[in-house]
Amino acid sequence: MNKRKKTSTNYNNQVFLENRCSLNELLNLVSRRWITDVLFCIEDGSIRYKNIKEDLEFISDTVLADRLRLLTRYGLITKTSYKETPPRVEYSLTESGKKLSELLDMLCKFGENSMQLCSSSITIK
Amino acid sequence: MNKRKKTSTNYNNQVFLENRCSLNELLNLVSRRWITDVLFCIEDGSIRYKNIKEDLEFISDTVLADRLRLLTRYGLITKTSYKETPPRVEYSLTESGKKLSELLDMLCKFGENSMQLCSSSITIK
DNA sequence: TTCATTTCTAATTAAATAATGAGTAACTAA
DNA sequence: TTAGTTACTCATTATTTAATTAGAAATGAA
Repeated sequence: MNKRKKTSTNYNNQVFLENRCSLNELLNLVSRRWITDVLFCIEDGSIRYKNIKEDLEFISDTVLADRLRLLTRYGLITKTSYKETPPRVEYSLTESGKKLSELLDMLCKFGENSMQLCSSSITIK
Repeated sequence: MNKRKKTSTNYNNQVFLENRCSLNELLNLVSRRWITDVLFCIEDGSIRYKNIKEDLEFISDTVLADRLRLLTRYGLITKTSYKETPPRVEYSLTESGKKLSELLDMLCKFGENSMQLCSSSITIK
């Protein structure tokens, strides 16, 4: 994945919003495609790269690797590597990850019960 | 804003994820830039287009108009237009919007207390 | 020796999203 | 009659994000 340009309005606005309210930073992480699904997969016992890939049928390697990296960096999951061949790597939720998962469940229920979701992908305009 | 291409993997994956878990649809809405800020502005009493624009210093007309349209379409805010000149339009949160705002507050607190947010904008890789 | 396995990375291309800049309607005040 | 106000829309461009394709390291099995 490529670097961001740090001299654009786009970038400045993101920084502005993150400083304004940290929710923006959290949402910015949590809304990346596949990321909550990866988190839930691990919570549900698909703790290896390959398992997650099987569960999430269409996820690409690039994105899966990236999402695992992000979740790890933000302290939501931990990674354990065993020195075997072929490699074995296992992931699990941290306390923080479990807490987030609960909050996301609440959001999910809200979506199902209290909102008219328009079904399949917002068409702007 | 332009139309989406409906024959891409990108689009198909989004539909796949939305069908898998409605959280994805909700996040897809709620994570658009400025949208939660617009919601909170209205909740805090900036109920007119112009007020919101002043509060959110750097938001563009295109995006603000779009976010108001989305929030309205998803039943999170209501719009009241008065036939005056210059036009007067007022927005307010629906019950659903208030509920969402509460959930977002919880998420925000989680972010502040239980997570090491890396501060200002994720640099992937 | 060649192939397969797992967990990735790197470079490129495609698509989505946000920003920019201009313009509109309908009236009012100067 | 001209300028000013509010709440927008439209077309274009810039930027970000996701997908595609290829490949690598480290070993064991055939």
